Amino acid sequence: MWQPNNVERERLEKADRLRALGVELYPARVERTHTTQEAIRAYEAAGDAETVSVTVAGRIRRVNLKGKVAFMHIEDESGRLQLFLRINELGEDQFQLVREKLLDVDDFIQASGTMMRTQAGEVSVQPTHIRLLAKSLSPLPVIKQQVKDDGTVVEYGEFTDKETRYRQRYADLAVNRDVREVFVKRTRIIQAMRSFLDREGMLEVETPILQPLYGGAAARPFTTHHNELKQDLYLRISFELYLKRLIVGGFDAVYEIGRDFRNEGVSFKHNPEFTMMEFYKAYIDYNGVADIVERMTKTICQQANGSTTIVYRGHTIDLGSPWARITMRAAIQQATGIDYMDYQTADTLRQAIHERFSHTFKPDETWGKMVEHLFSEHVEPKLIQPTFVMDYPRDISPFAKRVQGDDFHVERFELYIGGMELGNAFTELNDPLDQAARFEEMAQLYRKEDDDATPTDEDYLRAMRYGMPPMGGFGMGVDRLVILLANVESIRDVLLFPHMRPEA
RNA sequence: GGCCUCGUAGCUCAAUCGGCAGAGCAGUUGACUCUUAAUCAAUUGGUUGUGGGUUCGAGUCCCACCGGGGUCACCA
Repeated sequence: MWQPNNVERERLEKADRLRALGVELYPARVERTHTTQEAIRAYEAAGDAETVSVTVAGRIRRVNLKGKVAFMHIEDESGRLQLFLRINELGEDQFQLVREKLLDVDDFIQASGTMMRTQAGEVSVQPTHIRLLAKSLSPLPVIKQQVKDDGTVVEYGEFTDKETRYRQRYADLAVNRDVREVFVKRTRIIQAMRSFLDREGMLEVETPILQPLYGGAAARPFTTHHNELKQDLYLRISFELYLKRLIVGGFDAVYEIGRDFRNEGVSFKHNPEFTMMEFYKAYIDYNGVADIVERMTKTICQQANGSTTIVYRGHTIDLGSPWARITMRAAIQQATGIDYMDYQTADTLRQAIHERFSHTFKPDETWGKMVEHLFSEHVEPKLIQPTFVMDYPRDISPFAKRVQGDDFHVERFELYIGGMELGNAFTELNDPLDQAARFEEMAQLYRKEDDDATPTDEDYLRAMRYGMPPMGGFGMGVDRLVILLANVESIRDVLLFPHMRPEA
């Protein structure tokens, strides 16, 4: 329930006074002819000789009342524009709205008049008519701007409280222009990604978000229920198994950009719902996938940032040069001195890690998870420049094809940039009997952790039995790519409405 | 979920050893017909996240809870 504070009570009173004057507070019609920046360009293009008449609209961001004259800045998405309001041009009645401060900073108004330049040199509108478009009842945080001679803008006053900014993103966006720019960049990144994949000849598809069985990743799902069908359903944790079914169906290459849901912890790089891109392409292996991913990421970066060199958390990262490829085994050996192939059972590896780092695992930890631990602890944070880490332990990769003549590894890579995992790829397992055995193996390994196992998907196995061509596949955390290219701290800074606990 | 840390006016922040809750911005009133962080004068605004406790006295110390941030666990 809204409890108006002092400022809000003032504004409610002003709203009453405006209504008493016959002013409509929330009219439906607007007569805008120019955005603020179009108006400025039209004036500058015309030269001082011509009269340029405009009607502009926007939010009042500054009022400077000087007796019988007033200056206002209004702002629309394109930028700010000054209104030079004079009692002579506006007339007593309209100027009264300004002089009695019935129009507040934060209100939306429209102004009609001719373009001119003030004595101080600022291109402005000199209105003969103004009209309220929407009354603001609650004040936005106050930010004042000083435009320096060199054009840089210094801001005084801040709106920095993270909790309020995330909960009230509308206020954050209205006040903090750089926040708007992050989300424009996010959209550009996704557009660039989509058009790249289209040009590669891949078909964009949509697969179920509500799934009778979840799979394709190791994560706990959100569960829901269809009342009429009396059916439990899961929100998808990945698109993988549906997209590969489509390759069975005869598409050579498909991709999807959409939302995944994982019922896990929240952190600077984890949100319960997040945006994923996955593609699958027949007749290539994971080396072919890596080539596509490298070209794609370079193209996206060039289009979104105008360069393939980025700065992230103080690191200068060069995405333009050819990317490093290293096996997981070599990477771990370099970083820790441990060649895990010297310890081919869970017990021996556990002991080796304990001796070297005195780290203790759960008693039933698998060999692959321990290898993964070594990697994420000792290698991952150091992978600042773009790096493909190739060939992962088999027991943590149930959908990847074995490395020929190697019982321990599968053809899988992950992409690391800025010490952060951005993507995951396989030469996809297409042998239905091997796949069935892997499901069984996963069920054995993870039996104890009730809901963490990858459930056997019989329909997926049926699809594979019809014949699945050799293919490579890839998945990328889109939010993380945006974090990287926008150089922001947290996934919450690239989600318009990040997940928060309930207020109050 | 464990641990650490923060929560004071609409926003950004003060408040000494536990001793009268304050400032700037904005808001209100007044002055000003080319200002631009406008200026000048006066002025309103607080259940200090919530609930307990210790104390003559709590924004400050203790406990619990709520919310944020960080970190570990879980997890890409």
